[in-house]
Amino acid sequence: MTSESIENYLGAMYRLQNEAGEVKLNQLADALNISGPAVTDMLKRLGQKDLVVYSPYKPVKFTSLGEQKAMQVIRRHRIWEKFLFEVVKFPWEKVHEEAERLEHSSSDELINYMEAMLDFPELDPHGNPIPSINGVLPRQNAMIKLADMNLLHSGIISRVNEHSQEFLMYLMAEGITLGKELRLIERRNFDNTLTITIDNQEKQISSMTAENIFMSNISNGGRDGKITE
Amino acid sequence: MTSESIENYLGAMYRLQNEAGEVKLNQLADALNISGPAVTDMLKRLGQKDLVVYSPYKPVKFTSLGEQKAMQVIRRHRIWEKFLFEVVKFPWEKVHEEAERLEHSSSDELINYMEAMLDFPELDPHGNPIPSINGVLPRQNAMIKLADMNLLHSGIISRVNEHSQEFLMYLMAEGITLGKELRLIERRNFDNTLTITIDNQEKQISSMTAENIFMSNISNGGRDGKITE
DNA sequence: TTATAAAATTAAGTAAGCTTAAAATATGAC
DNA sequence: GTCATATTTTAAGCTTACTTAATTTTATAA
Repeated sequence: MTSESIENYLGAMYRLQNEAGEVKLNQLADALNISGPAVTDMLKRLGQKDLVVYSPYKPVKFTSLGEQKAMQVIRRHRIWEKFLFEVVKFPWEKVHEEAERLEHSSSDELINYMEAMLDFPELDPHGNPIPSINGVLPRQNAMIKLADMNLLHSGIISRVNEHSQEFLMYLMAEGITLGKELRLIERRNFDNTLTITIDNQEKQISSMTAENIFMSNISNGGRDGKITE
Repeated sequence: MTSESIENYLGAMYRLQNEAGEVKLNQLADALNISGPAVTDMLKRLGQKDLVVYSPYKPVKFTSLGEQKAMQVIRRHRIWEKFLFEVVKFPWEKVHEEAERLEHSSSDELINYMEAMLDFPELDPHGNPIPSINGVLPRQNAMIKLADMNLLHSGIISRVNEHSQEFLMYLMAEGITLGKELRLIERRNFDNTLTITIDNQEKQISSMTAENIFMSNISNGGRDGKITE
């Protein structure tokens, strides 16, 4: 019914929808690493299967059936990630790529088994919420990009965008890991490089990096902070 | 390089080779549930990739490269089976089908991780040997089919052919499980139905069933047996 | 508002992996 | 050795999912 390829389209669409609010074909092509015409082609087919609403030259949207299916793909992906990380002890930076393949070839029964074994986790190892078997996302704390945080505010690192192994390894090496507190000290104007403190250390963070880190529990008073507004 | 479909051909070829000593195209078609011409087609392509030696109207053979690749497929399959059974506690009769899919979509690194986690097992949950990372099979006890066992001999149930869930569930329900001792009492002549004792109980076993159960440690003296030759 | 750039589509073609129907080759019983 | 049957191959055709090149549509900015 839904091939591996279709599942990849649905998953990528879901992520783009969440990040950008809409899904342009070009972005899909980029995300999936295929040509534009291939995307047009497939979206027409997905339209016929009632998974998306496709009209030429417009951003594409899920039907409710499509969104449901996408949720299941995301669910399988994130449960695999969590399982690989917690049970297999597979390296944090590698679970995403591995799950990318496994998500297509496991039965629902296995997914549900692993979910139960993990005691119905709400978050994957990157801080992404795991949809329930009914496609419902757990309630989440409000989050903002580190890039958008106000000066001298602090918060808890709560999610990082799924990304290259290089990026994730860099974060680990710098001690920028989920659950830690981080305070924004300074923002350089010309290139948006940030100065932060984490573990009582000052660090420089590129704007690209800051675009992919998400913070919750923001406050303007830190342990050693002063109120600024 | 080797698609999921190719891996399925290699895996099926390996199993047939082991059971029948040679691989006829028809049997392959049956095992893979596809048409004859599709098999001819694929085997020609596998020939071009130097994975098999194909000549028209003859049984097909592995090249050494092909056998190597087949071993890796079998290895991945059996490590997944063992992992699902031991770690996930997935039902015994279901691990084969699940592994059938997962074997195609896991990295070597993950397979090796799981293997280490399982402490380098030699056998999968059905008693099949697991090839090492170098493609070497562990040394095994000599085995014969239950169907071929001599009257009044007994032995240890050591392997069952991978088969339908129905078959495996039947075995479990009857208490015919790996590691148990079993003694052959009687063989009905006209249909080869066997009478056996297991756990001190007498049971009737169809010849088809007996063809798919393998025994080791055969002896002609049982706990309550009398010598017959 | 019009030129230009960006985004999307159409057109033509490819490879993998299937199918069924018909033809060719092997096998095995007599 | 020959004939019937089983096995395998050829032939023709299909679907999925991609490609590049050329064209069309939409968006942007002077």
